[in-house]
Amino acid sequence: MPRLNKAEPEKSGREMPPEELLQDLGDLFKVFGDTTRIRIMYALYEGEMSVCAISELLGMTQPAISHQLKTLKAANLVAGRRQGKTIFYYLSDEHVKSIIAAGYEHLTE
Amino acid sequence: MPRLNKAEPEKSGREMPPEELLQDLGDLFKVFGDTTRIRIMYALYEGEMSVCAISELLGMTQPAISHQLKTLKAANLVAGRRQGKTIFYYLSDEHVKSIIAAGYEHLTE
DNA sequence: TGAACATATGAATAATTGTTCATATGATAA
DNA sequence: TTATCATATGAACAATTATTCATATGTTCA
Repeated sequence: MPRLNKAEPEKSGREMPPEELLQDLGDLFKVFGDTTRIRIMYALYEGEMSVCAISELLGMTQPAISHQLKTLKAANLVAGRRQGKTIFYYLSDEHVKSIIAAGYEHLTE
Repeated sequence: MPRLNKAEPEKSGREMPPEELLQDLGDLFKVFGDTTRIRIMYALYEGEMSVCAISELLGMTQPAISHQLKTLKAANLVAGRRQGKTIFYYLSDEHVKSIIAAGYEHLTE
């Protein structure tokens, strides 16, 4: 395992941010790197939706959506609000939109 | 396969962008979703570097770096400039920085 | 031309991950 | 409580992917 940011600098003299941050960044983008999760986030763009409604909209099984919502929730990208039997999920903050927007701009130049 | 954006709207009445765009977005973020590629992009943040220099900086084999550079190049995130035997890679545009910055902000809130 | 260096490529392996199926948990209403 | 609806979870399978090793391509210099 390479260790950057160590006492002795690399030959290039270039500094790197802490490995942990780079790892976290990779993990975060990994969450965005799946079409199903992107579609879920897009679905929640306009407002909260229940798990059932999302699975119907995307034409996928409920467990598949639940698994992905769990991943999104662990990354603090969505949150859930319980109302009786159903749970409504929504984007947890504006970062989701700005990250997707940044990617969108790259694609459309 | 679910088809959104079709003639008959979903029951929720919610519209989705073209599937192809969502796919492209997922593919783009997938490229950012790997620690090695993130580290390469960070290394190039300050300026161009040769393949050899990158592999030394990251403590990884040259073929491993070449494979990842190919992925980054295919996504138009880096580009190469040949000078004699060596090829210097650099970030191809500012989008790389803005995407990483957007992710960074989410992590550090 | 041939040797040496830098980078790219292909095949194989190992690890990660998304989906499905079956089932469990939790909440509501009768 | 029992039945029903909504969601979560766990195991298994299939598919994707990052890395390594060996080798090929391409460039420079003698």
